[in-house]
Amino acid sequence: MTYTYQYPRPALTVDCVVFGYDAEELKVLLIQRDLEPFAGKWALSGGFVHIDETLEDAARRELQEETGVTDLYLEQLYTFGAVDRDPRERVVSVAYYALVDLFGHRLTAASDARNAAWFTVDDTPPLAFDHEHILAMAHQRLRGKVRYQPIGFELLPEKFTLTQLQRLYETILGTALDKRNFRKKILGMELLVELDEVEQDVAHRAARLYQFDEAKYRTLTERGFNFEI
Amino acid sequence: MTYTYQYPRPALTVDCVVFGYDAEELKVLLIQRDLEPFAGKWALSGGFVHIDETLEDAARRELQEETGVTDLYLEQLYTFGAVDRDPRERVVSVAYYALVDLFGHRLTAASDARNAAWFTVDDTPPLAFDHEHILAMAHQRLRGKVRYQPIGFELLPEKFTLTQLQRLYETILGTALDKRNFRKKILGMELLVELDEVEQDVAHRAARLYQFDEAKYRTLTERGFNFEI
DNA sequence: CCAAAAGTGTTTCACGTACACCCATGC
DNA sequence: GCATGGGTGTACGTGAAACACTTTTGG
Repeated sequence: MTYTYQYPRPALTVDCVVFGYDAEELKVLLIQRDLEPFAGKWALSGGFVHIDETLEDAARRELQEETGVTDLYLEQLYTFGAVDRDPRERVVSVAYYALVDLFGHRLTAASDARNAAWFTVDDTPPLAFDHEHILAMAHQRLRGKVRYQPIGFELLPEKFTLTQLQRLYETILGTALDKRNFRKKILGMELLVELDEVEQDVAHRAARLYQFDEAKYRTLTERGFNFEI
Repeated sequence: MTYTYQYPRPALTVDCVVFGYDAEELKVLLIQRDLEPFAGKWALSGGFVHIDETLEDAARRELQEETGVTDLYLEQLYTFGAVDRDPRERVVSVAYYALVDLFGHRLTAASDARNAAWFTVDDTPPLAFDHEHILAMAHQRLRGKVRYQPIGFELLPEKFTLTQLQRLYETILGTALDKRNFRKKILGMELLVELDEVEQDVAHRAARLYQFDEAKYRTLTERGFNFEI
């Protein structure tokens, strides 16, 4: 079965930059290609858009197929259309970026089979196609967006300590933050619910656990509240 | 001549939201369609992406062909991929938005021939396809971006008065701004060069003209400066 | 008791905001 | 001379930033 058109059409793909956070570093999920072009090279997860699925559906399907991850934060990043970005033929790619909690989703297991691995964001191997460019743009977008949208929580477990949250912001923003000021600010927004639980199995005083209050955030947003770190 | 592929491919188009500012209102350039589907309806400027041109090239070419405008600020907005957004077949569209100085470019003349017209942004006729959705998103992006990127100047003539600039911001942001505070802030950034010229042909004291210093902005940006209104 | 991280307030300074009058020009 | 918009300074309050010690817990 073939499909014929009056004018040539670019192929359309989605590529996905999956970010994870492992309590120390920001990681990105890469997949080692087994097919040409760029066989053996590392690349972002991605694939062709089916004719009867939306772009976001395509991104989620590819992520599911290649890495086993479902149910994550996903947002469109940019569409890359350089004429020669794929050596075979014209391919336009809609890039997405995703945020996952590395503790919750046990990806590495499901991933090893498909030859996927997590890399520190600013220490990746050379990537196929223009994927280094896409990754750089996704990283920049994350740095920018994390300051005025509460998306950082997507990278943490549901229950987290304030120190974990602070380290996450310090890692993404690349700056040190003052502990007292950070707590004052984040607690002042009243978007975290203080749980009656503390960390387990730590060799020092256990920290209190908190949870992000999604519903309250939506309510406040409707009333003109703006999240900002 | 036809083109055949192993799998069905969506058609790929670009659509462009062109904003202009006429000293009172924010305008958007629309084109009345002469072909089905939606013949007679107003729509954004747009068309198919050629196989050998980038997405931005396609957007500029369509703008040139349909409206005669060249040399404008153009930025990718979002890619729209709903399966049924075009009733004929699957069409994925990469949307751009553009900013033009309505005084400088005499568009209306070149446009009338192609049945194009400027509409007040929040008083447009019903639009074809999902173009109202695209327009809404572009408008929102403009409102957001104008506060932390000096793109407002793209909507004004090269030489402008501070009152013109303030009115522009008031129009886009939808809020009244204090004259003294606005001037203090904008002049404090030292991004405007004060010219030895004043407005002409006004029935009152003529205001001084200023010019945006693009080069200085780039220098400051590299040193970590952040524009903000 | 020691190591390690949790948790907690106050002072200072910069910046945003509110606010009203005189000036220059054209008609 | 009058109507119209141009241009200017100060006082106040809020919020960001700097900064260090005590407490809790496990080993």
